[in-house]
Amino acid sequence: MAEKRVRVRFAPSPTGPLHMGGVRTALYNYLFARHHGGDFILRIEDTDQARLVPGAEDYIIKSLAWCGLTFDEGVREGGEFGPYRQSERKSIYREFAEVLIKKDKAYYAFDTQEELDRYRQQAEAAGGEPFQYDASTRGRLKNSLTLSMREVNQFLESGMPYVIRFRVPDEEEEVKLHDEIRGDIVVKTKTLDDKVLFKSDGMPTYHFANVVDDHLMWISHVIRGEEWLPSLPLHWLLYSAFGWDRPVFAHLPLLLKPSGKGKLSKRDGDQLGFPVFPLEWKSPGGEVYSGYRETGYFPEAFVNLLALLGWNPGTEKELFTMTELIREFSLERVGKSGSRFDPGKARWFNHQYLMIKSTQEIISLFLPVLKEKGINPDLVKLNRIITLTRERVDFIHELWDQTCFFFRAPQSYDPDVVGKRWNNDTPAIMRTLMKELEKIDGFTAGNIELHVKQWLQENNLGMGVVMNALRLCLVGTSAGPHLFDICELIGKEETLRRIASALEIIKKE
RNA sequence: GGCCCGUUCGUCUAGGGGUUAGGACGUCAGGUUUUCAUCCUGGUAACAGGGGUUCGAUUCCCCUACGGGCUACCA
Repeated sequence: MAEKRVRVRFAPSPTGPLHMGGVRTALYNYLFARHHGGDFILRIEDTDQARLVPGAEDYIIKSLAWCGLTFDEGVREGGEFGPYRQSERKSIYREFAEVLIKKDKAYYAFDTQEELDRYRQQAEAAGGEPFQYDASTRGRLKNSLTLSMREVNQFLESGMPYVIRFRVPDEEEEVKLHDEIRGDIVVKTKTLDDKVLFKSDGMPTYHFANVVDDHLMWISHVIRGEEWLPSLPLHWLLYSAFGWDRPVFAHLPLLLKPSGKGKLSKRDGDQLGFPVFPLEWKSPGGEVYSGYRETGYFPEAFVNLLALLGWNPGTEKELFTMTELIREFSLERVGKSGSRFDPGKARWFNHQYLMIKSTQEIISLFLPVLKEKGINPDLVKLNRIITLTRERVDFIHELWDQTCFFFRAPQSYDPDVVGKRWNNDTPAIMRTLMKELEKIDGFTAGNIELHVKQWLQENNLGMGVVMNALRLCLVGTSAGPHLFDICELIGKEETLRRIASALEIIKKE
């Protein structure tokens, strides 16, 4: 038997920015599709008109593009199964809802929101079972199962608001579900309620639109977050009610907060000091949430770390290009339990990607930062500077702290270092050192080192004592690359000038 | 509360009836270095608990605990 073509979809709701959990879901769908040579589809689930957020759809598309995820069909790409925005498919859902009513698998319900709220309150006050619209209660509520056909028609024609509810099979039976990741699951229909399929505003609910579209779009595998597992029985029953073949379902474990409880949420990032969004997001209300892109993450690093949060290749390999991920990815190796996101490891991933970039590439990314600081560097020197400093940072923007002293004299001297490395006799040593440096022709790191070391030896001076003080003069602190390289790069004149001004300033402090 | 899912080092995880339970991040120590970082070496640290099944259970089953999700005319 020929296997069905693999077609998967990412189906976000444009009610806000996509967070990294959503990106991971999209990524797994993408990897799965590409691995199997199938199709990857973007469907926008905008059935909740009240919660639409302007710009969210655009944000979602841009975020996924930044990650390198490309769609075969979708709101931008088009495709033969469109439209791909659910709000543009209203009439389709209407039609299918009626099919279900005709089959007696769904019914009209006229209970108002207020009435339902009251039932819930009453049930709660009574302290027993909570109210549920289901086989046990629908017989005494206002719907087309209890009303006469004449009354129903009258209500419908008079424009009375109504919803269409799914009729969960009355018989107490067990629904046997299957999930690729979790295996078999059994749920009693008794515990299910008659979910609204069609809302009084004429829009379908998520459950209904989702099932209808997945069927109509020939979706072969539904890969989504675990938060949907509880509604799998409903979806399963819906396929049965229509008499449709079901796709394969796979529910991904959730992404958890780095500390504390619960799943990762929008607020966590800026509270805990890391982004939860791929790109920076400015809410219509004016709040700004930081993004991985703006924080300095490379998209490859972001994708890599996300891929490994819930999936692993079964080997010790941790660094993957997208191509490698596509080749290796499989649902079988997706774990069952939620993963806590570790910002520290995220930095490590970025560092790894920074390490494998060419110096040229790093330079071109760093140049705008320098430009912003008003620095227009000599490119030959910059190449050496970056070579000396590239392995010391996790992000491009951190390069500034590591390199600023190549471009300008220190603006202050770290008091701790002054206390530790600047003694009473240091000024005299520095003055002599200046004279020595002055003598050097061909001010290259090699020459300087040779000369200075010889001088140190002849005068019985400790390497550490002199070098640390010199470093303080040139850099302002105790960290940094090899000192003689710094000397060469800033030049003899500047080296001497910095020592002189340090002698001036530190003395006064 | 109800329903469902889950539980291996602090974190991400491998493994799976008999293993010194492996790796990575972090952390600690040592080495290299003029400093810091990198790098190298080494250490630290885990099968939630209780019952079964079994010659043997971290691995299979059950219960408990804990964690999580869902419980809307939101997705």
